[in-house]
Amino acid sequence: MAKDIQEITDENLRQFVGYNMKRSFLTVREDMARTLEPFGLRMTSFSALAIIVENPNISQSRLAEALHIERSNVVVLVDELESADLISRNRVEGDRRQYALRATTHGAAFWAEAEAAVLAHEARLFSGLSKTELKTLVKFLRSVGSG
Amino acid sequence: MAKDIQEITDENLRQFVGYNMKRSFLTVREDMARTLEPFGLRMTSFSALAIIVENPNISQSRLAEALHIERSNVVVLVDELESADLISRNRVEGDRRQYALRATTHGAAFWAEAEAAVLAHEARLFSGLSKTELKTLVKFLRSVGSG
DNA sequence: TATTGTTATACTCTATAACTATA
DNA sequence: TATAGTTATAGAGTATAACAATA
Repeated sequence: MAKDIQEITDENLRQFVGYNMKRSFLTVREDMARTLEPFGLRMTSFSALAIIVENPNISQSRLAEALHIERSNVVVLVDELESADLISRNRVEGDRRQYALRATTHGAAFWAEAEAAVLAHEARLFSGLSKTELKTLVKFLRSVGSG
Repeated sequence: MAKDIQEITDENLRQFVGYNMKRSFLTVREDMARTLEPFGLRMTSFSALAIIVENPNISQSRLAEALHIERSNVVVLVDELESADLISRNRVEGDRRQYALRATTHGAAFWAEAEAAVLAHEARLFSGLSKTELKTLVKFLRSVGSG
């Protein structure tokens, strides 16, 4: 008796660009999580650290906008990074409501390490594409929704 | 007194292809959710219906594999689609453990409608890219992780 | 023993609402 | 009145573990 292996196909979904984006993004995210785990970072905390390093004295509200998440969720995020001594909450003269977030010396160095790890992770993951093709991919991705 | 608008940048993150993928995927997902809402479908139920239409008599376990989710979550998903009379659970002769999932007549027609709506949504969202560019984008996306 | 479907549960991510302290 | 930060809570989405029926 022949083993009836019915091959499952997903052509109905593959016709959609969004489905292909989802599949490949999930692949990237999975590998990314593995890459960041040794650093004790999740994708969002990595992103937050990146933004703070690049924009010293940013407030939590502005950070929320940059990350496209709610202010309320930034609180926990900043708590984490502060506990790990990667960033500090500093008072702002002239406005006692907000904090000025800054990376600590350790945080800046730590960021550089994580950055290098993620670059290595991407080099591995996108090794099927040339430098030029990667630039094209990013250009195409950035055009989404600007119709 | 000049209003000190400090422009927030994200170059640290933009250098990563994964970040660009995430941003554009989130844009697509948001628009996709709006497109499917009138149909009473979420992205996952839409995908499940797509797979079942394309692969009649697929089992729940095989569906779980195709969707890259756990069998346990497929149960609820299939419950939903069955309640909406879009698919049916049918017994398999020779193996009373599994179900053979099939789209109902209504389900098949409903799928065609949803498919058309999503195609229109994608045409709008990716209007910044030509047909050729879209093919290239998909090709690049599918190459991810195959290094 | 292994597989299919099932239930219950937990964890992550994110959003909403209401509060406080400042402005 | 409006803004910054905070707390509590709720809703998705998904994963894990244990189980009954069947192979």
